[in-house]
Amino acid sequence: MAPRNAVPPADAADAAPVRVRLSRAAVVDAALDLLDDVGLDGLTTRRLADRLGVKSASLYYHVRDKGQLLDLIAERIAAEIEIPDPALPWRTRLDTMLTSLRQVLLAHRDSAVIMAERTPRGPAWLAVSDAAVRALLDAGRSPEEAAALIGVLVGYVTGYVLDSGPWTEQELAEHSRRLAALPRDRYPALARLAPLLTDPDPEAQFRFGVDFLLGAI
Amino acid sequence: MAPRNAVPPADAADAAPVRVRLSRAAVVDAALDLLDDVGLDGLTTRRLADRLGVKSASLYYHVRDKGQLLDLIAERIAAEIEIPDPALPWRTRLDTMLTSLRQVLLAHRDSAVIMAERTPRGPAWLAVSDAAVRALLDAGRSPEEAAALIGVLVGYVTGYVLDSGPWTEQELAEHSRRLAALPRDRYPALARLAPLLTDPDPEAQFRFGVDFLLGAI
DNA sequence: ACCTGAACACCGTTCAAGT
DNA sequence: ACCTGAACACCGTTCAAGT
Repeated sequence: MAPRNAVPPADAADAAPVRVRLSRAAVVDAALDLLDDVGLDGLTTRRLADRLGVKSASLYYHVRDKGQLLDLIAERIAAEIEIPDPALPWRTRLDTMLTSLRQVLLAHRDSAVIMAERTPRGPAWLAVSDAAVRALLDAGRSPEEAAALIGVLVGYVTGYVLDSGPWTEQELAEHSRRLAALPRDRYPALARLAPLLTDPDPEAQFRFGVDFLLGAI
Repeated sequence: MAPRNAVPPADAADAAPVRVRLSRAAVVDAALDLLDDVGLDGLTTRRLADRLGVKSASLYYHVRDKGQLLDLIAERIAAEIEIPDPALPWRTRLDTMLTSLRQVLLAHRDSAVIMAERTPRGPAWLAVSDAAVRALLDAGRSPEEAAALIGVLVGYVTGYVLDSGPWTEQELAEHSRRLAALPRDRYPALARLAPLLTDPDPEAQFRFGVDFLLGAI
């Protein structure tokens, strides 16, 4: 009296694709996983379908487009940004959010590129924006100023992550060499900075930028 | 005694592809033109080859990769950034460069995305960086500060252009509607700004950001 | 309602071969 | 030295059809 609809026979070569019930959320989750594993270039609808144990055409039942899929990923990423307690001082709040934004962008491969290409428009991002604006207003800036300053702040963080970029060890070494070999007569100012840029300590440089910006507000 | 190797017979349907002698520079020029016409998604090696009146395989004689092609485009774009007379006051110099950077990014379709993905490493971009660093040093900042501040400035401009984005009329209208309909209880701060964000006057907002940053330096 | 089979119109890249 | 023919291994997307 073996159960009728039990798990498939163990001899089946059912390796990776676990086939949960598909849904938009499941698709987006899997897409983000895939992104982290293989990067933006590797994120194809066909590979994603494979992972989900499904044919690529099936995805289009849950998602309009690859474009929309990327939008949804952007929102999912935005949802990971920490939103601080509004009772804290405004500067602490902004600091937390900027640091968290950077953290999140570093945590997900190529996420900075995605966020740069398509500014998220969903509720998660709206919540982040709202908290940031509120902090700026609490800092005593006018609405006009606040509107422009979010651009400055977010622009700084994403810009910064973008060009710390996905550099390999090799590329970094190569970059250092080029900087060191910089013709002093042609790029005098840059050459003076070369030692600094060679060993960047991105953490500290990012902090400096944040402190500079927050100090100026 | 008609010339032997004259132009091909006029009856040939030789419409668009003018077939200059191919070279790396010609390839990059054509690629930038194509980019401006069809955007980053439309910029394919095959279409580019068509434009040049050549088979796509031929491109690989002049360029290693599509990646390298994009790097070269980034450098070509960087070359269009205005580098001001070093005799001018430092603030004017930075202002000119930032404004020019924005102008250039707006002039070439999707160029902000390209610059964001791949920071140019060629001489044109080095020259820009050098001029910027020099201005910062002239402003009295330490080398450490200067190094971090280029990140802030460039990050701001590209970030800003990126999310002013390639919005269509429709998308803008839709965006305004969503902002106006923002649930006041959920996004109180954002809702206060809605009227501002609806009619953005990007020019003025950009100026505000620049003045803010330069003022803080 | 949800998924598949099969196809369409593309991609970037390689490589032997032509001139 | 410079370019082509022809192929390889992919893409995103659609759509009739299955359950």
